[in-house]
Amino acid sequence: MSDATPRTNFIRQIIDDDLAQGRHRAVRTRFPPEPNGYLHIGHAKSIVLNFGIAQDYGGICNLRFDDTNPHKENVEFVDSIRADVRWLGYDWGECQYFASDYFERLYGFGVELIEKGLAYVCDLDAEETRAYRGTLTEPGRDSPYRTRGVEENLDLFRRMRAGEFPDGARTLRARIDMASPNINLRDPVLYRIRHGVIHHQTGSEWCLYPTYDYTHPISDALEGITHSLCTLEFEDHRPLYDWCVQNVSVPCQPRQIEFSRLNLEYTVMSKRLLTQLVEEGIVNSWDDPRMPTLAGLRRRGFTPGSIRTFCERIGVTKSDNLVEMGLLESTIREDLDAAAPRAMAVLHPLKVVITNMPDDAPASIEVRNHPKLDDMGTRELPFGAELFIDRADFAEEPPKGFKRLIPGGEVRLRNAYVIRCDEVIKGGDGEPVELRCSVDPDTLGKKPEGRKVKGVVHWVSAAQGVPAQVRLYDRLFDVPQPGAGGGDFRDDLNAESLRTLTGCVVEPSLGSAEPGARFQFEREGYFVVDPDSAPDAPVFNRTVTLKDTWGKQQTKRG
RNA sequence: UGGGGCGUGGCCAAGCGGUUAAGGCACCGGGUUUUGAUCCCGGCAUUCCCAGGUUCGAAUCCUGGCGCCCCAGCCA
Repeated sequence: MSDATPRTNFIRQIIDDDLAQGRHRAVRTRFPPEPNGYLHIGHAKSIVLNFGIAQDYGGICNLRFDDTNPHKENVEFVDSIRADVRWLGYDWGECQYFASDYFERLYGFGVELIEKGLAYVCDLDAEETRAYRGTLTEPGRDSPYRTRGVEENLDLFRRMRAGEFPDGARTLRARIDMASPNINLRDPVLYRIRHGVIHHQTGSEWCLYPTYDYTHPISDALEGITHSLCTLEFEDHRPLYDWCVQNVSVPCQPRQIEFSRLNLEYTVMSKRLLTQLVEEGIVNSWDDPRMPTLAGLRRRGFTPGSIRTFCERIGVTKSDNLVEMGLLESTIREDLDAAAPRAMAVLHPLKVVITNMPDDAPASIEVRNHPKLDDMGTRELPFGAELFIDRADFAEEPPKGFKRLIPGGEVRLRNAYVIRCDEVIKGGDGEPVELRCSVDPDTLGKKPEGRKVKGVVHWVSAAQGVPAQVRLYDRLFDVPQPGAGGGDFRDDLNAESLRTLTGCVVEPSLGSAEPGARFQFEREGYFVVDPDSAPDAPVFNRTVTLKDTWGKQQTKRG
């Protein structure tokens, strides 16, 4: 597997430089999700980056839960995140942490800042705080509490922790610069009061919670993180990140480096919107195969390797991007083409009756599980006089370029004989219900003589095929960037994003396939056995279609 | 008339003063093929947002424009 795309990116260049300058002897990164939802493919980009760098530099990548806002967080999300990171193929060893592990120390650093005159307790409420902050173009004004004495601040801060004040009554703020052109430096809030919320790790021990801006840099420093990689929207926060790390007694000074977040066509990555999709029942669950979550992609049949490859191929830069679905699809096709056994499955059955079954016709045919890989072995495929082929593989009035079965025409039954369609039997609605065909007995495992038969169709024995359900999952949205016009993202939902086909027929070997097993249904695409599947009634999710040059030609003509 | 970023083919992305401007995806040919798949071979930016300037030489340096993204949560 030679992948010629560069493995380097600007972040690795910075790290190389830091190492060359002797600023660090080893590299340590971290993946710091807030447990307020399931991980999605955008997180995968960050995971592959952070764990990948740690691996390449012989360092360590911590898994740290950024759990400073108990309101939206819970253990289900903690557990799913751990499972998804592991599934993606990464191991944090012993290095799992919670920001809440540091609450006591963080409080101590708050005291330190107060003692240094760098933080104060502010009695402004949320609305007043906003009014004092100024705007993008006007400077803010100093809070009237900004000059409070150290002793009073210490006393008030202690009492905030002790629960003496209601939510919103007071905050601890950094004393920086209310006139800074960077709004994040206008005395940002470091601590707020939250009563009556049970934190999933610390229970009801605290009613005082530190903010992200304060917690993140200090957590990084306490863990010995050398390079703290985050997305572009935190670029403006970097001066505050540095301020925290410089003004508090921590052992090291991590460096924050920002990169652009992933945007994928036809999907949303915002956790707020994904949460809404789940809560409003627009999708069935966080692992609904239409979701861009790792759980959804897994259920959809994506492999961890294909997602890792995708993350490597999109690269890491600071430019805004909108990545085409085709790139994601190409990585899973590439992976599955090499890894998925082939199987036959008819999605829209049309009966074929063979009228001249040769006496020596085998009851079953031994076929390869993969056209190229011998080690994938072979299997026995039941054959018989009554078969199903796909409705789409027969046309009475074929479009130009049609290579499959037509009245009086020939086609190859994949792995079996060449057949000719002698008669079309129609139902009341004029639609074909059965084709009566004859085989050329000389074409089993052999080319027909004196003519070329171009078309090949897949089929399943009518007698021994197993009824199955197939779910076709398509993109959830109709437009590349849902809600881009400013409207509600629900307006852009694709009503056809889930189609369930019943009455499909699959070859018998698939009747006992385990959930999670992946197959290529020849000429139909890659499919995975859904967890909902029962042994006698398998359910398949379509992971991705095969590349379809014929369908593409058709749409061009149409 | 605030601050911080970003602009290289349809998409992603290398490039860091001298290269014929990598590579992947997509696309367009051609070959192999019992999957219209895979695989293989070939094509696909005289030009890097625009305009000036510096230089023997500029995608790379300078100046000035233009466009796009982010920031006014006691969210992360």
